[in-house]
Amino acid sequence: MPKLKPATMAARRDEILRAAEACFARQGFHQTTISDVIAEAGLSAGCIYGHFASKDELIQAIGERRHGRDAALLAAARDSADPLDGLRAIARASLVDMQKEEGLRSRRIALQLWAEALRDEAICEQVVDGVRKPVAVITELLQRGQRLGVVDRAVNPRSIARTMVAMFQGFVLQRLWGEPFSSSDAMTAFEALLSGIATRR
Amino acid sequence: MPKLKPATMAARRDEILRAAEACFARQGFHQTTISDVIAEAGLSAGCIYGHFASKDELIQAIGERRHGRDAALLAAARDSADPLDGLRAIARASLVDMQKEEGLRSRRIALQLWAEALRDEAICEQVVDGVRKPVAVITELLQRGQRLGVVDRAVNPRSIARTMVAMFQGFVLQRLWGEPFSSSDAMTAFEALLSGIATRR
Amino acid sequence: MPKLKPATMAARRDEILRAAEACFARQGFHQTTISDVIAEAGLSAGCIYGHFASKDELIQAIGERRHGRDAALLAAARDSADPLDGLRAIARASLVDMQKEEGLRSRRIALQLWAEALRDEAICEQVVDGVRKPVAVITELLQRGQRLGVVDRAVNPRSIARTMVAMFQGFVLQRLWGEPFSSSDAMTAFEALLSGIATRR
Amino acid sequence: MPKLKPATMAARRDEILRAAEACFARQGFHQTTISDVIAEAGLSAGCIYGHFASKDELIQAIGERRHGRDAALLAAARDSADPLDGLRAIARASLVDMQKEEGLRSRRIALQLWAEALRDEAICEQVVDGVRKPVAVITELLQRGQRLGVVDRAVNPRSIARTMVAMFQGFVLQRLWGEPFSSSDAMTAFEALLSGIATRR
DNA sequence: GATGAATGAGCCTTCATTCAT
DNA sequence: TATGAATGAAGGCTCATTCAT
Repeated sequence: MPKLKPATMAARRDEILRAAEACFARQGFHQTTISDVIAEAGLSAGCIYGHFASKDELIQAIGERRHGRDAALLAAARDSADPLDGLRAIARASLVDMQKEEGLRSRRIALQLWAEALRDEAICEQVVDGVRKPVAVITELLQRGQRLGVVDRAVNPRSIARTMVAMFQGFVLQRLWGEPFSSSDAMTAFEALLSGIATRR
Repeated sequence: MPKLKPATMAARRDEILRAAEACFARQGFHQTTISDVIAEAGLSAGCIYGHFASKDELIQAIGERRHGRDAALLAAARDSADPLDGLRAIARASLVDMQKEEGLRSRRIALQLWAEALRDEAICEQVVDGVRKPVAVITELLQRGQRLGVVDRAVNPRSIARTMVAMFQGFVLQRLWGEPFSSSDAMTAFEALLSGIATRR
Repeated sequence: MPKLKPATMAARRDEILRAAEACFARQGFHQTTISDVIAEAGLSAGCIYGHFASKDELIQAIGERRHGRDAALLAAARDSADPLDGLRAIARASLVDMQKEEGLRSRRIALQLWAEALRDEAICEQVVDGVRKPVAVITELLQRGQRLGVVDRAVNPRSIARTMVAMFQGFVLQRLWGEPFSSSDAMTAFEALLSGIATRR
Repeated sequence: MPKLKPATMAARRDEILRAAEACFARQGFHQTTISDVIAEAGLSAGCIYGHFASKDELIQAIGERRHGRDAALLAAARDSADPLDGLRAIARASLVDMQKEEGLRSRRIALQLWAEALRDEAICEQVVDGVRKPVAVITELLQRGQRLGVVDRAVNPRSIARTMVAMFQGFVLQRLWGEPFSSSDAMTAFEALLSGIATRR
């Protein structure tokens, strides 16, 4: 891979990735041909192979890209002093994002990656990382909640955190399949879980 | 496709499906070639195409097969008088199934189908059906719970049901990606949700 | 090939040939699969291969069948004392036959064989034979015409005969391609050729 | 099919068509595999499919190619003031062409197309067009002949034109099947038809 | 003889990738 | 670097033919 003018190169790479993302979201990894990406990007085969060694590397790069997006959602938690409000903020941010066209497109790709993870070590790594990070943040919040006495000390923060992530993964699935999906219903259900782990008076 | 006698046909079909399932679980739909299935089944191309018109039809059939398996898990609910116990039974049955080799294999295929649903109408139908059925059963149980006064009348049974299903879908994902997964932790988290919707005293 | 009960066998053969003929006329040799013939005949693969060693042999047999049909048209000439009337009778018989559904079907197959003749020695033999026979009969008639003084002695009977046959082959082609075709126009043109070879007064 | 630059494209297309033509003339459309064409052209599968979408499209293109060749023969008529000489010129040009290796090869393909026309609408169109054009030219010549008083006013120019074309189609068939064929005999027979439609004195 | 499920060579076509310009 | 024509391995599928029942 070339090393001239990193600035331009990065821009080109991004151009290609954006095109690939559009194709992948539309037709999936396997249905998308390099030709599709070429057409979408308005570039040439040679050019793309100058920036990515193979289709797989392109998919990989798309995966990394997605990563950042999800990580950003977690930022919502940082601002709240109350850990439970932090959790609510994360949940709300996710639900909002899921309703935006851009967010949906991103998650269509995520679902591809989830399936791909089963047979690509590197992608699995990525995907798992995409779970661990929110789990870590949520776990942290729950622990703070326990310290503050608003979360039941009996619960295992990590497994609740993973459960919350699981819940939202399931929401994503149902949303992507076109099931009617209500953010407020989802939020209410989330609150139920929160109240389930709250300290009993 | 020549019309085959029902006698041998069903057995042969099953044989082929079993082989396909093994391949699909191992390598995914797209990485699996018909040749792979042929080798696995110990049959010939012509024979397979005598039973399934195309690779897509094979995938479709695999999807239907999976369907049955999930439906069976719901049977767990039928025996319990207490609706909450019914829910617990379903959860437990799912978690147990997820730990069996056979159950895992089946879910590896499920994940393929979840992704495939994004661009195959028919598969999406199947997958959505695979959500609706458990949602219906769970909704029913929650409603009975409300009538019996053990479930908070304020909750929306259907959205809680969908949340529960979502939770388990997320568990499946995490399990498939090789995250250390504890059934009892999952069950505890489930109980937390249950207590979150229980009638407050 | 078996040799039991020649009577039944011949009937079976005929049944198969009739089915094959129908398929071939409808879709051509190459587009017709053995399965098509099987379906049309209401028999089984094994049965057909009990009577014909291969698809090529079936085509061959169809060719022979067609042969007889054309030969019958020549019979028209036998009854007329006047050789020119004999020619007219042959021409008329051919034109009439070409308007019948059955005759057209037969010629659709003929055209297949004409093309096939280019690369199958045996079929070429058949096809050439299908030209030689009418040419022989017509030549004979023309020679009688010359002897009787109604046909110009300067003409070469054989080459005129071949020309007449060529003319009708061309008519067949045009008819098969769906060009509007008038028997009487064709007959008039034929008369023109006849008058062109008549003895000049 | 990627869009290729017109520069190389035309040449490459021609190269492929020439190779295909050689194969088709030798073995017919159906016996010729794309591999054969690839080998003959010294190219690759991908390259061929970059220029022709399918084998059928290749056949189609070959048909169009043949078209031009026949049309060129009609040019022979343009130079002669005498319409009958024009007809003779067309006849002679056809007969000469039929004796050349190149002409024969072209007609072997024509015969394939004639048969193919029975079940391919587009090819039938082409083939019929290949009849109509010479028929139109000849009809015109005959009409001029009638106006000049050298052709009998009683004859129908169009049906005579079609008969002439039919005659030559038949000649082509017989020639292709390897029947000894004499151009001068054919020409003499043609003259007989001409004299048959000449004005009687 | 008849049946029809099974065979498997081989066909058409696609598409990730390369490389001369 | 970018281009885009060319490559060719490999995939899905067909269909003439066989053979155990």
